Amino acid sequence: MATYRGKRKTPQRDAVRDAIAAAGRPLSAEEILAKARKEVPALGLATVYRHLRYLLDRKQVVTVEISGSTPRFEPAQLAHHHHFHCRECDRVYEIAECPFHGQPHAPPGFRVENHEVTLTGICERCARQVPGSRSS
Amino acid sequence: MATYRGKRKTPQRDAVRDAIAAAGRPLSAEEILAKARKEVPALGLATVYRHLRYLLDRKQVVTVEISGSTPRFEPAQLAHHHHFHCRECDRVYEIAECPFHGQPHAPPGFRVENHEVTLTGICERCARQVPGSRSS
DNA sequence: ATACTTGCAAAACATTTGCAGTGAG
DNA sequence: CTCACTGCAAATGTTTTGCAAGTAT
Repeated sequence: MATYRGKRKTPQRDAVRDAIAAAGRPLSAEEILAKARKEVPALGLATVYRHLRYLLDRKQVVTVEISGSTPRFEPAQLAHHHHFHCRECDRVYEIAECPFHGQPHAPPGFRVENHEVTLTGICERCARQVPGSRSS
Repeated sequence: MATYRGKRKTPQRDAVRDAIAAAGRPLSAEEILAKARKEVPALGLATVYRHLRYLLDRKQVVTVEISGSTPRFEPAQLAHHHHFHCRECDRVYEIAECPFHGQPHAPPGFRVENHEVTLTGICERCARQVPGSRSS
């Protein structure tokens, strides 16, 4: 396979990178495709994934896993933060606070390199609404 | 489709339930299949998924989502704990310690109902091995 | 020109469902 | 006997790869 090497500057690359950077929230692959197609209409989903993998390898983008949904992607250089997942509207929010001060604890011999915290519940927006009413 | 209803006691059901209960760590569907096949060799993966869905619906089992890997399943009635994901062998371990003392912080108006903490790194077992080697 | 990138289609995976045969009650 | 449950294969839905054509340098 002609592996993606990132040696050239192309409109597709910029479109994918910009889509992720411009959104104020983590996007799914399909959402990135939709946004990037405003710049490059012929863009294919495979190309989005290729750039995604490249950006993940270079640690310019990180994956945000959401229970029961497809992965989302966000810029990696954001300040350290965690996520809040609203079970009502399915939105994911950034949470600035980190419960760890220093390295998280693990059993003897385990080397901790990273940590992820996800809070689940009802977001401020949904908390104000009548249960059962519409959302978006 | 003949939906699974849980009305009958079968060896397959016991094998799946026991595999999850006996493992001291969350198992993937394939891991459950492998373990349960020691009891029921002809067991099919589809049946594992059917029982999994049933057990999840009944809240006897919970899903543990891991970034960059397939979901794992563990008994629902375990004491509060978190997880460690080894990036080398892909195993998931239980971590007893919780960084939160009291309710986690969230922006005003947000109602936190649950939280999840996942540490990533190298497990004790893999840390002892030559880098690049494999196990399971 | 060279060889990296792209889009499309097909392949890979993980999970779900259709079906007809099996077996629990 | 019934009909829930099972295994297999086919269907889904998502992500990856092969390839020939397009293009940045």
